[in-house]
Amino acid sequence: MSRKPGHTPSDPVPADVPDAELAVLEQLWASAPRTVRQLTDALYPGGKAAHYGTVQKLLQRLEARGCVGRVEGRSPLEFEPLVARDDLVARRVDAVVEKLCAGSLTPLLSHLARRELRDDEVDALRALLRDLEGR
Amino acid sequence: MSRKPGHTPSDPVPADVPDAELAVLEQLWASAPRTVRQLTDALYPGGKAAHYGTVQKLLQRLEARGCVGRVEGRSPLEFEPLVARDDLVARRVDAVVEKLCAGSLTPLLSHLARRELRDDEVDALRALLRDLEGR
DNA sequence: GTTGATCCAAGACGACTTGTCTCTACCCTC
DNA sequence: GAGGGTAGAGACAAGTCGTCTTGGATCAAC
Repeated sequence: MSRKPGHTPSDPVPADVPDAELAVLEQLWASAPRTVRQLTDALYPGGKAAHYGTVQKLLQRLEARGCVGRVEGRSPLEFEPLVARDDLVARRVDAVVEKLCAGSLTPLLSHLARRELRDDEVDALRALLRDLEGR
Repeated sequence: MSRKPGHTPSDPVPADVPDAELAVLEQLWASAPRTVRQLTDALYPGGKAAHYGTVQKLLQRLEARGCVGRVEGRSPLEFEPLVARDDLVARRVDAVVEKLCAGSLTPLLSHLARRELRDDEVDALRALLRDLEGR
């Protein structure tokens, strides 16, 4: 059992994004591009000067993960998301399925069957099945 | 942004089980109950004495998480899983949906639509939908 | 009874992550 | 140049995770 390598640098977008970084991403999903200052004000309203550095570091790590990017030629620097929320959901779900179900979706589906589904979710499911059968 | 609390002791079964612990769980899912010795031999074939301690520690942490339990009155101690694989899948998926989709399954479903589904998975989906419509 | 092996609990350890904070240098504008 | 915002690079504590060690209990064989 070798040590967990965290995530290799070659791994472009890992499935897992920690909470504080996710909060930054949420901001960018809500509206982009944003400057570090804008993000800091939104995330730490009435915050101290140190929070600016915090957000900077979070952005730096998100950038290293390939989750956010800079808008060229802007000053002050502006950031935009490079992954969509759905991307992240997909990655996470795939990772779970891969690791726990050996790639089979069946356990996931049977779990869905046990969940309470809202009407619009049932609709989405119906549409999905129709689409699949159309292929 | 408060520090990540890891998981509170009151949290019975967290969604996330680290790799080495998962490997132990896999063993127990395959066949239970098992002794520490049996698990060690299976996980570290030809391993050193230290590995016994490793497996012990993993079991201890799994037990603290409520993922495994001891079989009463057996010596040497025997362990059995207290969570099923499907449980863990369910928890993980729910956690993702909760954190990234504000509880809505729609992004997950639309991701499934983009995935290649095997025939048996499509069947499971059909059955799921039939079941839902029957309610 | 002593020896030796196994078992079990508990802790120590290093590598790593994550959220926060600080220090410095760099522009700008006045 | 002084002051204010920006930017990049660490430093840091706390936590996680996989591993390994230690010390004591239990038990069988000699």
